[in-house]
Amino acid sequence: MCGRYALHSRPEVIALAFGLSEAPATLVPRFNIAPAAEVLIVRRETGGAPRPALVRWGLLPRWAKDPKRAAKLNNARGETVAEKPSFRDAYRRRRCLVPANGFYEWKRVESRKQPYYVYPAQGELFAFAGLWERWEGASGPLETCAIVTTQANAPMQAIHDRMPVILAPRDYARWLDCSADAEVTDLLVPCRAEVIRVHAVSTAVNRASNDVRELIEPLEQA
DNA sequence: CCAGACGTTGTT
DNA sequence: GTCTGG
DNA sequence: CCAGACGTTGTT
DNA sequence: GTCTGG
Repeated sequence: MCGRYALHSRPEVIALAFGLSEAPATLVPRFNIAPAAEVLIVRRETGGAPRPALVRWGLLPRWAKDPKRAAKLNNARGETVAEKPSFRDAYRRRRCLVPANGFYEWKRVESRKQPYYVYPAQGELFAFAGLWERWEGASGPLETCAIVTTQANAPMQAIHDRMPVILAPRDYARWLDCSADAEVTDLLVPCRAEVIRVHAVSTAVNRASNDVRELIEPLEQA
């Protein structure tokens, strides 16, 4: 699954990678983004070029009555996203990309949990398949997002059985185009093994308030 | 008809 | 909002 | 995702 | 154990 990630590229690099019509607002480099954080997404509303937006990670369905108590959905299973009441409208009309330099997964080894950092073999940015939603409250709208997950590919399987859907640049436009009822389920598959690299990292990443570049660096092997 | 759920993860 | 269960 | 809290009373 | 906060 995907419960933490990093995004530290400069805004100009992100704008170039995703063909943004405007550069994203100045972003603080983040090495430990956790659910409930404000995160950068790329979306394309009613045609035009892809645009950046900051939304809360943890999708709140439109019909949630009490956003305080409602479950925030960090991930959406690709296998069922088209049918689930919480996701299907967003899946049809509000797809987005979630830029990331890499993500963390924890491997359970007996009673211990070893974190790993997963990052692109080439280039510096992943695009996770995402969904966004807008909840209309008395105090204004609240926009949220979820990251779509799929079965782990071979290298990930050694760590965990799920991973985020990582889209190739050639598929960005098709995922983002929600104007027609285009069929995009074929995109919700594990990426090829060669797309990712993995290394063990310090358990310092466990604490969400730790947010330094060292978190993504490989653990020194004794 | 109304009431209540609506999700993922991991763990057992 | 929409679907399922009672 | 993991870490940390998880409660009431009365008083300041 | 379960929920909330980061």
